[in-house]
Amino acid sequence: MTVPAGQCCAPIAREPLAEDAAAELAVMLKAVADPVRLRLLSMIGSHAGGEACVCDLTGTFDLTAPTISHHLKVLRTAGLIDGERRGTWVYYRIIPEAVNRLGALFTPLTEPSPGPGPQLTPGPAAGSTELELLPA
Amino acid sequence: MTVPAGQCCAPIAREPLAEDAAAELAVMLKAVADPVRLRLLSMIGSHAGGEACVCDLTGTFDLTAPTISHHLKVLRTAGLIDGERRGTWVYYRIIPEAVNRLGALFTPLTEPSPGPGPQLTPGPAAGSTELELLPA
DNA sequence: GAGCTGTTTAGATGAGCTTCTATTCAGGAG
DNA sequence: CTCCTGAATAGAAGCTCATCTAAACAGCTC
Repeated sequence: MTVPAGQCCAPIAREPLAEDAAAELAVMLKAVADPVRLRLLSMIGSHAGGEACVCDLTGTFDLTAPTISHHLKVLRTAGLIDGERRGTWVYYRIIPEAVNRLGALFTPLTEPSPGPGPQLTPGPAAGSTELELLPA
Repeated sequence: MTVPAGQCCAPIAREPLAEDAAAELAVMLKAVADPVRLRLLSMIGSHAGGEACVCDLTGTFDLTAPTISHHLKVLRTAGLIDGERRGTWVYYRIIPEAVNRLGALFTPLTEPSPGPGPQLTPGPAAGSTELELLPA
C-alpha cells in the first residue's frame, strides 16, 4: 500500500517534522499538556462571550490564585490566550488561530474509520494546510 | 451554562472539560509535548507503509539508543503508537484513532476566521467528533 | 554453541515544572 | 486620602522528566 504521497494523513504524519518546527510546536503543546491548563483553556473558551474573568476560574480549582495566575501566564506566553484588564477584573479569551493550528496538526483529511474505507476527501481547503508554524 | 448550540467551536471550547477527562487528555498531550517525541511520531507516521524501524529513528537524533527507546515507550504507553518485533528489528506504527482524537479536540467545526477567511469545508468526518475519550 | 547486532531495562544525575507563601501592583469604595 | 479587593510577581520547596552509562534480553550469523 505504497501511498503515492499527497493528502493522505494528518500533517504530522505526512512528512517528517523539522527539528525547528518540532521545538516550536512542543512549546505550544506543553502549554496544554497539563490538566489544569487544559481545563482553564476549556473554561475560557466555553464561557459566554468567549471571555472569562480570573475570578471565575479560581473558584473551580483547589489551587491558590497565584498558581492559577501562573498557568494563565504560561498559556498566554504560548500564544493560546490573551488577557485584558477591564476595571478591577482581568478577562481572558482564547486565540482561535493558535488552537486551530494545534488541531490541524493531528487532524487527518480522511476518516480513519476502522472499516475498509480508504476513501479520501481532498478538500479544497487542503491547500491552506501547511506545515508553516510562523503565522507572519 | 448549557449551550444549546452544539457545533460552534472546538470541543475544548464548547463546554468545560471535566477534571477526569482533562487528566487523561493531559497524559496523551504530554506524550507529544516534546520535540523528540513529536518528531518520532512524525517520522513513524510519514514513513513508507506507516511503519518505521527503530534503527531508522536513532540515526536522525543526536541521542543515544536508550533515550530513543525511552521516548518510544512513552508514546506507546500513551496509546499513540504500537510496536511489533519482526525478526531482529522492531517496527513502530501510529495508531490513527489516538492521533485523530487529539486533533478533534482542537479542531473547530466552523472557521473562526475573523475577516475574509477561506471557509473551511466541515468535512463529513465531523460527525465522528465526540468528547468521548475512552474508545471502548 | 559462540559471537555479534539491535533493542530494552535499570539506576543515577541534572534540569525543569508545579505549587506554595509572602509581597507588590492596579483600581474602586467610603 | 485611606482602605479594601483582585491579580500578578518573587522566591523557595518538592516532584517529575529527559538524558546518560551500564547491563540484560532477543535474534541472526557463522
